[in-house]
Amino acid sequence: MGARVCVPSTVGDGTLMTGHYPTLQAVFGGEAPLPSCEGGYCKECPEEGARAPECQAPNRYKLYPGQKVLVTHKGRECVSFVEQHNHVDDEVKVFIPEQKLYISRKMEDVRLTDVQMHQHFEHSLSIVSSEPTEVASRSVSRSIDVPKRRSDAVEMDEMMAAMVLTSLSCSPLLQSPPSTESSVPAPQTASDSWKESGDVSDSGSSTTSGHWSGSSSISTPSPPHLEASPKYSSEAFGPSQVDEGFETDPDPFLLDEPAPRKRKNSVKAMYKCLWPNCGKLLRSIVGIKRHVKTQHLGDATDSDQHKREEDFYYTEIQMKDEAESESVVSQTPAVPVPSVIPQPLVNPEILPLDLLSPETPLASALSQSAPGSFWHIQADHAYQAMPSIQIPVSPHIFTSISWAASPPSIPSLSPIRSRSFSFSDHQPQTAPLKSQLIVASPPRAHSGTRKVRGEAKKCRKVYGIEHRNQWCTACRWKKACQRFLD
DNA sequence: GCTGCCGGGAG
DNA sequence: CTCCCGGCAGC
Repeated sequence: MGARVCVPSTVGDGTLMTGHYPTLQAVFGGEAPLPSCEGGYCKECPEEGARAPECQAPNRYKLYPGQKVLVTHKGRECVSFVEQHNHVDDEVKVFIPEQKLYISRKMEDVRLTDVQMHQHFEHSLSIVSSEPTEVASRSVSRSIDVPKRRSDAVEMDEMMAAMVLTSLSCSPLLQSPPSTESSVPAPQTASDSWKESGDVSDSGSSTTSGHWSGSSSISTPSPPHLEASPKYSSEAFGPSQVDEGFETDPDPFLLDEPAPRKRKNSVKAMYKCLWPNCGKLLRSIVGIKRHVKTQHLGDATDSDQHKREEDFYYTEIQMKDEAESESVVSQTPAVPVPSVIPQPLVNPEILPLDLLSPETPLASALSQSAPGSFWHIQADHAYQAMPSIQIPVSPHIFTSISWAASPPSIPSLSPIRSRSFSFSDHQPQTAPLKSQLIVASPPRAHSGTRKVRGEAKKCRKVYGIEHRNQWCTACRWKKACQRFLD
């Protein structure tokens, strides 16, 4: 980290100054026009036109949002963080915390820190890929004088894990901060893509998620943000950014799944093409992206419409080690998918039991099954015969359970507990547990007949009409009393 | 007749 | 959404 690297000369001739470590360009080949940045947000390489063919450097190296890199800005080496890596244009948008500005750089002008270089090479070695350039880079990498892993290698490991995870789950486009949307020529695409991804994820088969809202305000509700490396979030931004939107990942199960490192036990990650009737399985992101791009998107990489769209057409799945021991590329359309199919979002064993007994700490049970979520009970004004419990089983999907009589938990208001309530009667355990809303509408006493009048004293009787202001709201409004439940 | 509260309307 | 009330039905 922060070690001396090769710095492109500012003279503009593209030569490299001496240094300990080569630039990516030097490693992977390709020639880069030198950056000419003029303060603020600068883009020296517009999306359309003016792009020299060699911009499309043959390196398929992927930078992950949040990744720490080195760029040259105003002739100075700056530590910065990747915000978005545009593979098509081979541009990397980075944020320089020091200067608090976003700049775009050619891929060739972005340098990894030494540790990351090392990590990347290890990574490429581990990736099974027929990509010739990777092979090339691999061979090169061996000859590079990369320092041994340092003691913080573990930390970097986690960082890489986070990055990999991030890269799996979000499109680079989506990571552009809203503040730059006006200047980036594809905001519409971004939002559309987001919608698309939302649709896909509704079907439960996408890992698309993860949006880092950058330095923008906290008010962008929908897009989840990247669970970036701790360093990133803490160094570049305030801690308030860290957990904001974290829970919006549509699939907590995938979120929990902690990147390649843990997978080596029994589960391995594969990438499945989501293109209709395809379902191709590949082992590497690069591979699946290339597959999508070439096979489905027509390899029109420079078409605006298809830019980075491939991100939305694959998903990560987990495979049991033994099950996937087959070939790297297996044409198995209808096969595996174990972990991507909508999971039972609430443990069927837990929920009904908890609902059966109102006294059980529903909240705690739920918080165990859905960590980080919350449960909410509408209490007082729920008189409309519909006290509802919202159980966000997934950050996006709120399971709403409503029933007419006897909410199992209006804590403290009712000394008299309501009658026992059988949830499972109406939610048979054999019912297929899909990710749809579980809505239990328990039997109204008789549909059409009134609720039997309760024996409990009501506010009216207790306080009298003269103290009407002490009544519960429901009583005041001539609704079913919420304070003295039957 | 008193009371509880459903259904519906106003804002 | 909050607030109110007509009117039904149980007591």
